[in-house]
Amino acid sequence: MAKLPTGAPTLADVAERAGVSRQTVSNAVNNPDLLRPDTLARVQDAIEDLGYVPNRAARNLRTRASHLVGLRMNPAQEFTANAAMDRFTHSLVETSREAGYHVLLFSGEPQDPVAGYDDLLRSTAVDAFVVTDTYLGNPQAAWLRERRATFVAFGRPWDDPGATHPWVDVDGAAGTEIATRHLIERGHDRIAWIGWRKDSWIGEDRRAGWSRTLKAHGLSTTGMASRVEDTVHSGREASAVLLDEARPSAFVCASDTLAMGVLHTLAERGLHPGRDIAVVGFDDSQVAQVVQPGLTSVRQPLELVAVEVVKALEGLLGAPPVTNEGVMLTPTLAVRGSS
Amino acid sequence: MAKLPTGAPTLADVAERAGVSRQTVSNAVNNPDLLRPDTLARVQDAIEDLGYVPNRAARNLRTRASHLVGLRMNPAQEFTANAAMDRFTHSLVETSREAGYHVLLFSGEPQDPVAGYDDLLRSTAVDAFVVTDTYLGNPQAAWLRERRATFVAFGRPWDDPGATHPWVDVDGAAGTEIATRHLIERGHDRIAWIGWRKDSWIGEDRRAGWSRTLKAHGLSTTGMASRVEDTVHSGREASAVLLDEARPSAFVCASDTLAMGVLHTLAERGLHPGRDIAVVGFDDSQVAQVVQPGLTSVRQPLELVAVEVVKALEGLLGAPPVTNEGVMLTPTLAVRGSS
DNA sequence: TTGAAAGCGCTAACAC
DNA sequence: GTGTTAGCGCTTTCAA
Repeated sequence: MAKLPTGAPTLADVAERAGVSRQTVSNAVNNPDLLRPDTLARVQDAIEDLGYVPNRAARNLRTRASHLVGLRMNPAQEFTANAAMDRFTHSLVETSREAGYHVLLFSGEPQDPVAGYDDLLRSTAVDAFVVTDTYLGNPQAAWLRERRATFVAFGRPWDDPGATHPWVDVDGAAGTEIATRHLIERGHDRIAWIGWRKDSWIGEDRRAGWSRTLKAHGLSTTGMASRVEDTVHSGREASAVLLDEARPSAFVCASDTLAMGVLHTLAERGLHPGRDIAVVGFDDSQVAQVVQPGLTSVRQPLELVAVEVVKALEGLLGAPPVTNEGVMLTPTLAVRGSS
Repeated sequence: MAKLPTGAPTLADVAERAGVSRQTVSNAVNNPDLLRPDTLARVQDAIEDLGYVPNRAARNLRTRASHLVGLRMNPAQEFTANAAMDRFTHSLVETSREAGYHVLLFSGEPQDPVAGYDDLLRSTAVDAFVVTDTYLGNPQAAWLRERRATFVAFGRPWDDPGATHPWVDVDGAAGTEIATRHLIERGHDRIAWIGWRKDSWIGEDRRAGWSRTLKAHGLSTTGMASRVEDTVHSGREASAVLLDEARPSAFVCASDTLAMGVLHTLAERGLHPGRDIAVVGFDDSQVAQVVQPGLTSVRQPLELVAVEVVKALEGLLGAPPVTNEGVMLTPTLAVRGSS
């Protein structure tokens, strides 16, 4: 009582108070079933009284684990993609907590896909990484693998389908397929596509869902597709051209950003989304939710992605390590006024 | 060459290779100017050769510092506020890195403002916190202060103006004042306000900027204000009522969400934002940027907030600790088609 | 079931 | 300027 805690109480303080050795306190915390019930109770009381919490640094040093998962924030990606990543980050933090992990955020030169990883890895600051920027292929994956780093990718290994690291991804083609079928069921048979440039794997994937669904229904894709930059302006121009040349009654877009461009074109022409022309976006961003009359949009199940990522992480970090290779999740469609 | 590193190289490995003591290597890393140039060069070569990076856990244990800053993610706040927080988080990560800190994300029961802080604090997992949810008053601040925790608040101590902890905030009233003046300069003299319920300090602050500016210009605020929930629907209803009863030619809103509601009402009535009725939002969200014809909006300088927060953090964590009490930043106005 | 000894990798304090 | 000693708080042997 006399001794005011100089800093936080340590294992030794608890041991003294409970009249046991330090080791016994350690066991009480980490392997409680090793203790006799009455000893355990006594130690737990002492822990309670002193407000003892194990020092992380000491524990980390000893166990060579930090219970931290590194996540790199990409300074600025595509517009809606960024918002989606933030949503994923929220989910990841939540899910990680339940698994006893915290998320360490870091950043690095956007140019260098590997910046920031190295230091954290070598200084053993994190136990594992969650890699999210595989949209540009995944040099990080190969790089991390080479260094025997533990990681899970959100995003499949586009450029190397034979890669053996664990990943979780959302099936973009399935998403646009759902969107396209939704439109076909609504009676549309001239459904246009506005997507990204051909060098985007994700973009080509999403496009494939649209085209294969049209073909499966015996509908033509000829002249119905456009590949542009991911900006509102591009979506607007592309939709104007398509409306003039192909006369579609509906648009499926690779992003909400492009879909907003379509809505602009419709507004200019006095056409009403949902009534005259249907529009579907991708990512279910805030924009989709608040714009008039609501933008139907493909929604990635990012909460589930986080759950699967953490599950994979736990497998990798467990003893013995368990690797489950790839998990593909299916998106849903948030139907709103625009379709 | 023969000895493949069993795990990472340590200080001792470098010392041996460079033919110096461990302490000298430590100095080479942390106080290079203590060494003779040639010794330093030799040690640095060895570090380079071995790819040595100091082990964080060991360093943390010894120095009682983690170089980690804790940031709690609020599961779900008001709609646009969440996006703003994400933007702040990005800036904070970036700025922290430059100061040698990483950001540790955690979460906690939304109900309990103090959840999650305690464990990180006592386990010395973080050196400091950045507290962002002061919009509900700041029980955390008092709580953290009591526990002698180091922290900086983003958000002033609304419920306790005498609080002495460091904080950084954006002057919401100044923001709406800029917005209102902008409208007055554009020739508007009937400017309505749509804001939040009276129990929101932030909301009242933003409202004050509007009302004081009108008064300063001899314009009336009577019947021109509405206090509602922060939803698109509420903004829409409130603006409809105001249009009918007060005939404003412009709206200033406490959020982009409310402003979107106004845009919906205008669309319903065939009125054109910017041409017939001006609208200004708050937070410069993505929505403001992509909606037709662009929503003029007050933009918080979150990058600067992050810089000031980190500056304050560095002060607090320095030796000796330096406390600079409060920093107030002024927002800017992103002018777009709606005004 | 509990305790004693050793050491994770680093740096603060001091001696040389 | 450089080396030696000690110890941060914890957990992993292993012995009692």
